Amino acid sequence: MAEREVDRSVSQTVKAQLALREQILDGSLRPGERISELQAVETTGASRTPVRMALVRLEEEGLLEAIPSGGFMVKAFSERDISDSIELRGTLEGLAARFAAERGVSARELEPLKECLAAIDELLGQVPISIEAFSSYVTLNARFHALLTELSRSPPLIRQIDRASALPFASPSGFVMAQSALPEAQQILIIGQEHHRVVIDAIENREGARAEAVMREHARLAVRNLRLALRNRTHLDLLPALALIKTATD
Amino acid sequence: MAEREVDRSVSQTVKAQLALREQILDGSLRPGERISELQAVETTGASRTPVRMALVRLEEEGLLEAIPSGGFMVKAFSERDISDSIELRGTLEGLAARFAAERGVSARELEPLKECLAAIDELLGQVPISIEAFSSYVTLNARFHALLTELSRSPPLIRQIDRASALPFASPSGFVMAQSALPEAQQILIIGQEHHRVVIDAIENREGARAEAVMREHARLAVRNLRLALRNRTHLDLLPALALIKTATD
DNA sequence: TGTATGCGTTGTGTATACAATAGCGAGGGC
DNA sequence: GCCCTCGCTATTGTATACACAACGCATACA
Repeated sequence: MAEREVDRSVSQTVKAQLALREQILDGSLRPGERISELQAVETTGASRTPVRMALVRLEEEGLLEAIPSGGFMVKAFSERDISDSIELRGTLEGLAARFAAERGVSARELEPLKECLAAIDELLGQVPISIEAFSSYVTLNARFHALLTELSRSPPLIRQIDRASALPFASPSGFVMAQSALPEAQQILIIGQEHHRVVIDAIENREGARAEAVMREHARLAVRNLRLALRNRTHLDLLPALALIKTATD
Repeated sequence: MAEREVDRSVSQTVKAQLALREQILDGSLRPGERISELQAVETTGASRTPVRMALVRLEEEGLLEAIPSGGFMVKAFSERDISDSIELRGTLEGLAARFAAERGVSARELEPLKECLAAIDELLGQVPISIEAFSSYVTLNARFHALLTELSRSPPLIRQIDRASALPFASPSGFVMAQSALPEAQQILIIGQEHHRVVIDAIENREGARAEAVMREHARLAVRNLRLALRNRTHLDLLPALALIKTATD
């Protein structure tokens, strides 16, 4: 094992996990395909033990599925799986928003959320929105959702939301990507931003039910738009991990 | 490795996982305690590789926590963590009930649920309820919740609910155990059964919102009762994995 | 020609050896 | 007397060897 380049800065397990996830998400490994440990060892540069650990973690994350006779395969998702995952995430975020509202949040904690809001407002002011601005939007939106989740101050809930976001199409970025595929994309982003504004307002005024409702509506909007986008498959290459969608009737 | 008794019927990994989970839940390993691989190797009878796999899985399950410098420790939960986990589970089950109601369920699919219902009715008819009957109740209740979850026909949601139930105090049995610690236990079980009846009725009549609401109320009831039970710590030894609760002010 | 059986190959499950790191204790210097 | 540093030990991270099981192919027999 002389010539193998070993990067000691990160653990082999983490390195293998990242490499494999990337391979899955970029479509190098097709859904349903069996993932061979030896092959993974070659492509990741780690040895079998860390590769196996990475495979177990990716299974728990939901990207892989255990094969009864042994080994793992890339999981395949139906369109319904994806919309359910988005709605699921929305429901959890709704609960997070309600917790935040009911338990109370200081002005200081809300500040970064408001900064996000303002930054997004500025981006959305541009008509039409530039590619760079859109990219910034994706980042800011993810940040907003993460901060909102944190506001719940509930480690079990935060953990569960993180898990629900592991599936790329169910992550906040996935929301946006799906919506961006539609012609009326900018209008949709503006409505989403309105939701963001309402949830902050509801939390500030300690209106738990309203905070929860708006987050759920936020997700339902994303589901509706994803359905539309999947009908007329335009620009869907923007949607990460589209490769994971079972080409249903194929 | 001649004298080590090896059971080939189940994998060493699974065996180690079960053994370690039991050790954690029965309190042999205290919350916050570092769990040594070598020690686990001795107590489980498996070797280090399967033990490590089991540790990773238990971490993903939420029973263990990774230590930054390496290794794992038993996770500790606050009272709030526990009530949040129960509410979280109730929210997910509410979503499952709504999915079932909105998507429609055949009479044939509802039948096992109704059988559960009837069996529980019979048990609760006894006043006061016997220990054996209570034990049957726990099983039947768990079955009811599992069947209800299945009705959603949503693999991502089912998966998430299963994960949320991995924490023993957040499982349906945990609900019941917590409630049983109170003097008015039987009355509480009867109210819970009423919830079960309502959710079935709502699903049959395709009333999604009502089905969801009653499951959430079901969980909120459990949370309230858990709080009460923790106040007057009577019979709490019935609550599995109570050992995981951080003895907050200790 | 079709089917069944046996052998070979491939790949996972398990065990263990080796390497590296972190934590702790002891000793010496300031 | 206290603190800093060096080294040892214990424990984890990684690599690899070995064993067993499953799948496929080929061959032989019906």
